[in-house]
Amino acid sequence: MNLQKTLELRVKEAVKSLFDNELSDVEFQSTRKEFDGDITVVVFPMLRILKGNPAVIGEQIGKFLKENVNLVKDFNVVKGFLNLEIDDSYYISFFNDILKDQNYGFSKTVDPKAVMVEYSSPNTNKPLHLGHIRNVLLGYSVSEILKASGKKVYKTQIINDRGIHICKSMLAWKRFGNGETPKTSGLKGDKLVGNYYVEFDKVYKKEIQELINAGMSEDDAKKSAPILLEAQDMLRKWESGDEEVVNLWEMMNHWVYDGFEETYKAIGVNFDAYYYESDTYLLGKEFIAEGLKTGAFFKKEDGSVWCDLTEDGLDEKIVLRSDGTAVYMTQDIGTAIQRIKDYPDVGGMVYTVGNEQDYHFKVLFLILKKLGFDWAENLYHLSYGMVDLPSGKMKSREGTVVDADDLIQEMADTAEEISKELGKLDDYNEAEKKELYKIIGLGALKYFILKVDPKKRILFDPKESIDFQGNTGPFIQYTYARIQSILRKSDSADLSAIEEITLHEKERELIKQLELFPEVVQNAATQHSPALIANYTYDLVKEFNSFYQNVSILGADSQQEKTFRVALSKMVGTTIKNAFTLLGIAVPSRM
RNA sequence: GGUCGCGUAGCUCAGCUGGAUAGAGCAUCUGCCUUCUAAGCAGACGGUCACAGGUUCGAAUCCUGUCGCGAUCACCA
Repeated sequence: MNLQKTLELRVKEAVKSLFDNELSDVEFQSTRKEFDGDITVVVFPMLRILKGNPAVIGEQIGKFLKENVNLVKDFNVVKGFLNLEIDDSYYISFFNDILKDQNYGFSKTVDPKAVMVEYSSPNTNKPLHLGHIRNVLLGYSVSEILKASGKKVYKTQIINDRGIHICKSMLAWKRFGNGETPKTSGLKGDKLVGNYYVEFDKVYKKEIQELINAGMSEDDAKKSAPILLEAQDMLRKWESGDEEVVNLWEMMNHWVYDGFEETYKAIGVNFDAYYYESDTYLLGKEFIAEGLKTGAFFKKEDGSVWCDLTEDGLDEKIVLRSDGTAVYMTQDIGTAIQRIKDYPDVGGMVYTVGNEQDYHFKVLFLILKKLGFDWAENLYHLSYGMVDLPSGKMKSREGTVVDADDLIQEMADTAEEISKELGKLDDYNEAEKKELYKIIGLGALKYFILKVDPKKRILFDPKESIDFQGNTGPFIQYTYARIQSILRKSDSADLSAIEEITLHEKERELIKQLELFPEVVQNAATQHSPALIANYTYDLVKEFNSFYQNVSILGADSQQEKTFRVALSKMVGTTIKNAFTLLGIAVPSRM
């Protein structure tokens, strides 16, 4: 039983004994630094039941606790706040309990119901950019957090491999590519295909201008530019299974997949299952037909099928076109159902998709509920804010995107620069150095993005580099490296339980901070927020650095104290590592 | 216009289901490397929590309205 639960019982006991009254719950908060004490009972809420002066009541309860509860060493009352000082023995025994737990903070049990987390879900006509990075990092991290909280997790994506966008790249390649391939050009496949997407847009813009000059309105010109018509023709051919088009499509898509895989590998994320829109876009239709039978949907005279959501405060939503073809919604309904069929143990899903699609997912979830699936109750749209530049939105056609591969490389380069200046790694060989720069650079980037509340938008200024000092990934990695250095230097890796010891204030604070971790993991899981993990880790690390700088670890007065401090440092290191694992960030043993 | 989200120090962000004098980092300024890694530590400076009402013992937090920013409201995805 944790401290708060124990104290809650005893406070209730105190109230029963002193005032002959029953409290339903007790409100605690950690004691503010400027007051003595470790944990604080807030007396104000009790006044609804107990009449009287809060300071006096606090005084009485404090006295009772001090006399009857061993854990409570002393107390003081400030206004309506009863500050309790907890005996060191509590913290020492707690620390002894977690001392050997390499998986500290992670749930020891696994829920039989699995969760499927979708993230990334790119279009296949252009490379990944900073916006995708946020998506990928969030999705991956939330997956890890859910696992740590005791869920089985499947990571998946839906690859948007069909549609007019890829046809544009295909057409431009066919016209201007001269048979160029990733091999002949040395370009990453996604980059190569992306170049032709840009190429298409150039020609398209030129044609529009020519049409406007010839007297056409802008709207009409946009619709009737020859190259666009040809791309649309290509899409029709693709849909009818034209062999040449389909072959080209397959070839170019595979170039892109290879490129994406390289980027995912560089970022350090992976997937358990892949879904392709070209497979699933027809899937939803049979369920639409079923929904028509059960009355979840209705058909209009023109043959289009709709879902009436007016009772839920929304509009009518189309789920099938009048010509019988699928819309985005159709396919998402199909994909969701298919996933449950493929993975029957899945009891819920998380969709990592930008907040521009809030409405879409609201509707999708409602429709799935209307169709009567029990798992539809456990769908969550992990909606996140856009990553914008000072100039506004990133636009791949206008070349204002921050390319994912470039950014990852730049971060490693910056890490290298800083590292060289500091010159602590002279005995590392080149390969070891490169690996470390990558770890640090990625750490800075990932932390920079994940520490922000997902629903808030991020402003990224390419001119201002991402920090490596202060509340950053490298700062936390650095602390981890320091701890490893201490462990290397301490002769004894003694992890036997500690008994007789008086805790230094910094030591007590550290143990208190460690104690919070499992709960933080659970909160991060229910709130789907890696930011909670990041902020927790920062607080822990700040506390440790203060301890490190103010208390000598290896030079402790007694062997007993030294053993304890080394063990405490090791535990902090383990917790940093575990927390960073949840963020997908590696920790170095030196830096 | 309807709906949703956001608005906290010059900048970037914390602030849990309402609780004590609103906290960090960056930037600026002071100290600290002959002692465990200075990507660090200790400190200073910096706030009308967008604005106005309301709920209550108590509001950055909850409710209403106003303003500002963003997104969305397609037989697009």
